[in-house]
Amino acid sequence: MSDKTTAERHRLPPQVRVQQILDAAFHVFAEKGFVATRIDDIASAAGLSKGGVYNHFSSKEEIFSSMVRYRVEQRPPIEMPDEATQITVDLICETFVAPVYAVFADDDEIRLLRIIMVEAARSSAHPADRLGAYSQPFVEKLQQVVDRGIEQGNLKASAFSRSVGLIVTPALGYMFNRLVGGETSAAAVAAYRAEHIALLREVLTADKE
Amino acid sequence: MSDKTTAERHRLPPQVRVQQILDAAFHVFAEKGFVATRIDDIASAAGLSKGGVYNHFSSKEEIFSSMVRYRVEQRPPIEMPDEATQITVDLICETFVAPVYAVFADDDEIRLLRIIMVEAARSSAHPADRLGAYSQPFVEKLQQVVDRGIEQGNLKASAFSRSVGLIVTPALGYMFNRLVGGETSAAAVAAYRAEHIALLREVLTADKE
Amino acid sequence: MSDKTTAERHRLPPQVRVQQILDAAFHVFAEKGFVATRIDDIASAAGLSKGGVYNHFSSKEEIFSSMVRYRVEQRPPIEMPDEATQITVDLICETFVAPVYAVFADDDEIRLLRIIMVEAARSSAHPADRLGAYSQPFVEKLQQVVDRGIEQGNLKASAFSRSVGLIVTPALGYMFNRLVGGETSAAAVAAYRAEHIALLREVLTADKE
Amino acid sequence: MSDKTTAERHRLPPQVRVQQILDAAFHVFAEKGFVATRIDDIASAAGLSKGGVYNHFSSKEEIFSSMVRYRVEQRPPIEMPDEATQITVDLICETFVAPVYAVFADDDEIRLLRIIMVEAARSSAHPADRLGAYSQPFVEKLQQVVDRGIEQGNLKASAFSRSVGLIVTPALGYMFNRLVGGETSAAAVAAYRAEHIALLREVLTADKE
DNA sequence: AATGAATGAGTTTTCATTCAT
DNA sequence: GATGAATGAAAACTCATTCAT
Repeated sequence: MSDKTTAERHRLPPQVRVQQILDAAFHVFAEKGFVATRIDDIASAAGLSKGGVYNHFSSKEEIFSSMVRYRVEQRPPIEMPDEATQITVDLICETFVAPVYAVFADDDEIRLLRIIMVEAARSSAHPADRLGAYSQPFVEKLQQVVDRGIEQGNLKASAFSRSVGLIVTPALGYMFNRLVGGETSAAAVAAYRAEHIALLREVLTADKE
Repeated sequence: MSDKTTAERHRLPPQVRVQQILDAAFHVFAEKGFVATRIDDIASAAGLSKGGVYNHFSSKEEIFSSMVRYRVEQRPPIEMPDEATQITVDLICETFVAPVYAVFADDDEIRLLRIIMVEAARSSAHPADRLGAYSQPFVEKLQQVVDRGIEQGNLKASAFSRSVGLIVTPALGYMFNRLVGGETSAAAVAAYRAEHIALLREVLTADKE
Repeated sequence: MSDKTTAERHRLPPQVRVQQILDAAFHVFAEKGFVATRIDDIASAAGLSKGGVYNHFSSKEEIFSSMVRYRVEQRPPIEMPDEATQITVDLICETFVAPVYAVFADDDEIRLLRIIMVEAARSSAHPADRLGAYSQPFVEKLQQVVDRGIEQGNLKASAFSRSVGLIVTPALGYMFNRLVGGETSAAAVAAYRAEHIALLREVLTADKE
Repeated sequence: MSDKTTAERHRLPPQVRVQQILDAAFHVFAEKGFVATRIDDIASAAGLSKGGVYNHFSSKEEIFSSMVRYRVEQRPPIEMPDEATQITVDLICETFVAPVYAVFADDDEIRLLRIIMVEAARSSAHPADRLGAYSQPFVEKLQQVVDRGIEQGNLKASAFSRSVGLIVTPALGYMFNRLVGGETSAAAVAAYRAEHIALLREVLTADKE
């Protein structure tokens, strides 16, 4: 008689539930780190009970790695400019440098980075792999674009073109500061970034005559 | 691993014990992070019983913060070059860039960084302050040296001299890789660093004629 | 001692469990005092695991104070005699004196008293408040009854009627003996109580002529 | 050379040390109860280190029982009135009732009582024996005095003279209140005590004609 | 005698995981 | 699927007692 009355509360489609849990897990893991996070925290952040979480994941570890995968896969890939486009320093800044600053400006992303770094030390470095899976294509694309810029005569060969990773490393100064908990004013960041771009311009711009 | 277990024991002067404990604590915290570290681990790594540790520190939290302070204060400060010395790119590389790579090459330092990050997320960023206490003087000294190099006519004004922090940021690429758990061959690091130095040379060396 | 260990188990409704725990807690606290009581003792006396106890209470302190409240609230209030009833010394003995002896005859009550005393010394006297909440109405009712007895011409004004608390104080001699661990034969107690009643009769009975 | 320089600090005669320790122990036990008291507390209250205490006592238990013995033996015995003295209610109040109120008014005595009561439950009731050793002679003396008063024609036979313990029981109301942590104004106590004495006067005074 | 570092057993509390409902 | 009670294995912290100095 009263068989399904209390049972069917909040029965959501599995995929929705899983996403809710992963979202909740991200925030909690980000705030507390892996060990300090309790399943209860994740559950209640997802509007669920502990047991409910275990209906979708079989362990804390699995929640964690699923969450990292989900988050990283979420990120939109860099779009390569058209073959015809003229590659200038400005274009590189917009396409490759700006997204990096945007990532580091995002509190959630910083937290995710922190977690990945710390958990890279624990367990067998799975989460870091995910990150490599994202950054490698980034560097490869950047290399292609820079090379094309040189062919087009817009850019000049330099340490930056030989080792394109260097192009974005100044942004890591910002990242580092964020990771370590430093407070920086928006103005300071903007100034720093302006110098970064000035540097790229100095070094990469082809001498036109 | 446990090579001091049977060695020196019993009734050490407190200062010695405290240092032993802090050293042990560093390694254990570095390996496991704050939450996963058990006092027992620290104790046995210090060749002591759990209770013995509590004779010198009153909580895990206190051990942790003492350890961070101790570690950071431990680090030797950068030595400023003589007034008379000619400031060249090479000298800057040796005095300012090389130590940064050395720090990031050190597994212990990477672990300490990781710890500082998590704790920045946990408590209200205390350990990060310590870090700022170290890096600020570094940047100030670097600024002075670069300015002097320009006065001497050895260096050229550029984004690097206006924002000297940029000079070392490429090393953060290496740090990032290390933090994220990436394995890099010594050769790859050397190559990366060579490009870093090449960049500095390109941008900073004054045009002599 | 452990006769419910294998009996009812698993998944009891919380209210039932809570009562079981409070009952168990009472006996253990009563026997050992607050500090010497281990949660394990309470748990196994309640036929539960340590962790199970923490599902219902968040600390030893909370178990303790809940238990005291529960115990004191448990006690049945004194029932006032009918308006019409003739108030005699005998009636007072039955209604007010006998229950006091009954309380002090109960080992559990003596233990509860002991606990309340220590805790009065420890924290800031909370459990004692509970006790006052019980004894105040008792005295007030006694006062009303005695006054009525005098109006009715059955009782005589005296120190006992002006300060009705005195009426029961001889029972405290018994209580004191019990608290202090003295062993007294049932006969001795009966004799003592008879003298107590004799005294009340001597002093309170109205001179009829 | 510097052999006895730091050694001989505060070397006191043993009896003095022992008394200092027992005094300290009393206050600490009184405040915290047996289990919650730490040897360290006693030691530092006695101006000594833990090890120092163990030079005079071999265990916490021994300190406790020595302390109780010492305290109880300290108390001055009741002095019997001269054979020739007229025994009146006033004299009984002064000689037997007043000291009881004095004891219960003393915070230290209340604490000692509490300890004895609680510890009577723990271990094999040793401390309570000490108390009996004190109260028995008290009652015996009171009996003799009352009997003498009746012979002298000053006092009247009554429940009080048959069971002299009853004479002081009203004071236990005050004691009970104190034990249980109740706060009572000096005025309230005085009033209560006046009623107590009034009662004694009513019941014990011989009808003179 | 005095000190206080060291020990280790004992206690509270936490939490991932299981499972009856 | 969802719930939350139950479990049990940790882990932080305490403290009587010992003992080198």
